[in-house]
Parts: sequence; C-alpha cells; structure tokens
Amino acid sequence: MKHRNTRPRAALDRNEWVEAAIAVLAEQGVQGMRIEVLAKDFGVTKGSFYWHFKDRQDLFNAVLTTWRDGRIRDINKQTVATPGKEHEQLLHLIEVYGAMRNHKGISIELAVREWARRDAQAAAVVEEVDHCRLECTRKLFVARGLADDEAKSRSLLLYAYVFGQSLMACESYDPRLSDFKRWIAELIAKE
Amino acid sequence: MKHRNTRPRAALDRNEWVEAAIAVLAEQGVQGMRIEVLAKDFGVTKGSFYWHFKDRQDLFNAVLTTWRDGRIRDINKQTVATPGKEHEQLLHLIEVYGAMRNHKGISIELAVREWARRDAQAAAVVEEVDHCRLECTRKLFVARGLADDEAKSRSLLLYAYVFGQSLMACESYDPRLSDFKRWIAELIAKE
DNA sequence: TGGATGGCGTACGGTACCGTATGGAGTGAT
DNA sequence: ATCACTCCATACGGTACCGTACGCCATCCA
Repeated sequence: MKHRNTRPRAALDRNEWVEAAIAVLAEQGVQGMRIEVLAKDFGVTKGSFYWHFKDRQDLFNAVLTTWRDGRIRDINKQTVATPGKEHEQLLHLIEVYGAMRNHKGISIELAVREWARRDAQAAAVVEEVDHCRLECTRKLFVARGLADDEAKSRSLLLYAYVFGQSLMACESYDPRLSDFKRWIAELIAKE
Repeated sequence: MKHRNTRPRAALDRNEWVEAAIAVLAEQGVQGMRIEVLAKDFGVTKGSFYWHFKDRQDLFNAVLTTWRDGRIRDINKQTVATPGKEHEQLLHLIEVYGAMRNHKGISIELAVREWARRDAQAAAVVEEVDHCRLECTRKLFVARGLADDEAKSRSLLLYAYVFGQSLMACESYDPRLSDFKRWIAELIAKE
C-alpha cells in the first residue's frame, strides 16, 4: 500500500486517518499503527496528524469507537429476523465469519481482540460488541423455538467457533474441510 | 517481573533466555520480545544475549521450536486413550483449554497464533501443532465409535471452540456462564 | 487587501531499540 | 604462571519512532 491520493492531495480529515489506521491494524496489529508510517502512506508528514489528533491515543480511541459502531450496525443488519428463515440466517452468519472471503473483516476482528487482551479500553469495546452479538443471535435461536438457556449456549458456541476457526491452521488437515465446516455449522445451528 | 537471580547470578544459557522470551511473548506478544528488555530482566546486558544467539531471529526460532516440542509432548500425554474413558478425556481436554486456570498456557497459545498470522515460520509451527492435535483428538472420537468424518469434524469444532472462547469477552453475559460452557462441552463431546 | 484561520511542512530533542566491536574478568587445563 | 576459553560489560553507530515548536502558504471573510 503506497500513497493513496498520489497527486493534488485534498485536505485530509480525521476519518481518513482512522480508516487508514484500521487497515494497518488489520495487517500489522496495534503496534503497526504508527503515526509517521500512516503519514507516509498519505504522502504527508505527521504535522498533519497532530493537527487532527491530540496524540496517538486519540487515534486509538477513534479507531475503537469507529469499529464498535460499525460492528453494531452490522450485527443489527445481519440478525433481523425474517420469520421462518432463522435457520438460514444462522448458517449465513457462520459462513460470513468463517469463510475466506471477508478476509479483511476477520483480520480486523482478530487484531482488535489481540489488542483487547492488553488494553482495558479495547477490552471494554470488545465486550460491548460481543454482548450485542450474543444477544442478537440468542433472539434468532429463540425465534426458532429454543429455550433461552440453550439459545444462549448456542450463541456462545457459534461465536467462539467462528473466531477460533480463523485462528487455526487446518487447510491441510483434509481436502474435504469445507464439508466438515458445513457439518459443524449444521450442528451449531441445530440440524 | 524484575531481576530473577537478584544476586550472585549464575551463568545463563540459551534455554533461560528462551523461557523468559516465552513469558514475555505471552504477556506482550511478539513485539515484546526485546533483547535489551529481556537482558534487563536478567540483570545483564545484551552482550550476554549476543553471545548465546546470533540475533533476534535466532531467539525467535528457538522460541518456536521449544513451544512446538512442548505442545506435541503435551498433546500425546493428554490424549492417551484409556479405553472406556474417552468421553471423560474429551471433556477434560475442553476444560483444560477453556478454563481460567492454565491462563499462561492460553496466553502463549494466543500469542503464537497472533504471531503466525504475520510470520510464515510461526505459521508453519502452528500448523504442525494443530495437525497433531486434530489427529490425536480424532482418534479419541474414533475410539468412541464415531465415523472418521464425524470424528474429524468434531475435532475441528473442539479446538476452534476452545481457542475462540478465550478470545471472547463473555464474563458478563450471564452469571450461569459455566453452566453454558458445560452444556457446550457436552454437545461437542457428543451427549 | 489585509488579517485570521485551516492545513500542513520542517526541525528538533528525546527514547527505545538492534547489531557490532572490543575489552575484560573469571575459571579451568597445562 | 600462563594460556585459552567462557561469559559478560562497555561503547558506539544507526534506525525508527513520539511529541512539540514554529513557520509557511492558501483560502475565505470582512
């Protein structure tokens, strides 16, 4: 990734910095979000950065809230209950998080969670997002007629599985891996 | 963590450096494994480090192979099939990885996987370990009478779940969380 | 047309590292 | 006693950052 606006470069705003920071976060992790590196990518100097942000932590906060808001919007979109279609929706949910497509989203997800293991603010944001996701998915399971406890358990299983799956190196385990994943998805979503 | 051998400090060897590096890896991630920081923890200077190691990458390689060997030994220990006890053993496996105890082991596990997302050597080591784990667990399932395909699927689910679980912030989701986790463990281990 | 901003560049001091070069204290073998 | 070898300290040059101080130009507004 080199300079984005190669030439007559319009004025940057906070949001462009945040978006670029999130991209770097996905690829390099928290430690990768370096002011001078981001500036070089934009073809500017850090003088620009310190105009829009107080300091590095200010950028971090902006990244976290931007990520949180985007995730919560996305969750609410992906779990609107179309009555009678809950099962398909659950399978779709598993597939979206688990597939090779949406690679960037998964990278961001993992990077934020890695961040959260060492930073209280990031941890708080992740907790918010997780709670929201678990609740929305629980409702999907309940709409299918499951008891509340089982719905909660399956929601936990669902998200733990999809995140854990993206942590594993199992491409070489068996050529029929995608069959296995479908089988697992059915087990989680209940037949 | 301060100096370990506060006083008449015996001579260090490679292994002590590697152990200390793994501890830091668990707490801070790959970027935390700094030569000068490790040296300060030992109460020596980096002159010592460069006597035992060629460079930082040399330490990284040692950390990876040490971790791999330890994991593989551990897997073989934890999956020796006591005929008739396979079910308990599977539940135990899930519990060991998922609990709050063994916190350090989980931290190392996550740190290595985070490392593997950006480093080919680490990725190769993780793949070795994963393959070994999946195979050992598959055998446990097969010993319980499951078909090979289902055994493979459930092994995948098992590890993805336990790793994913340690990525989630769900302590505040429900006070009966541990009940839910038991329910999930039973579902994965089959009844 | 001049003055106030907005947006950025330049330059600097400071920190935390990596890796190397070299020296030096201790210890054991001869 | 001397020599070699092990293990570490010191000192250095170099890089990559953070944050700040300040200066410069373009634009809009009166």
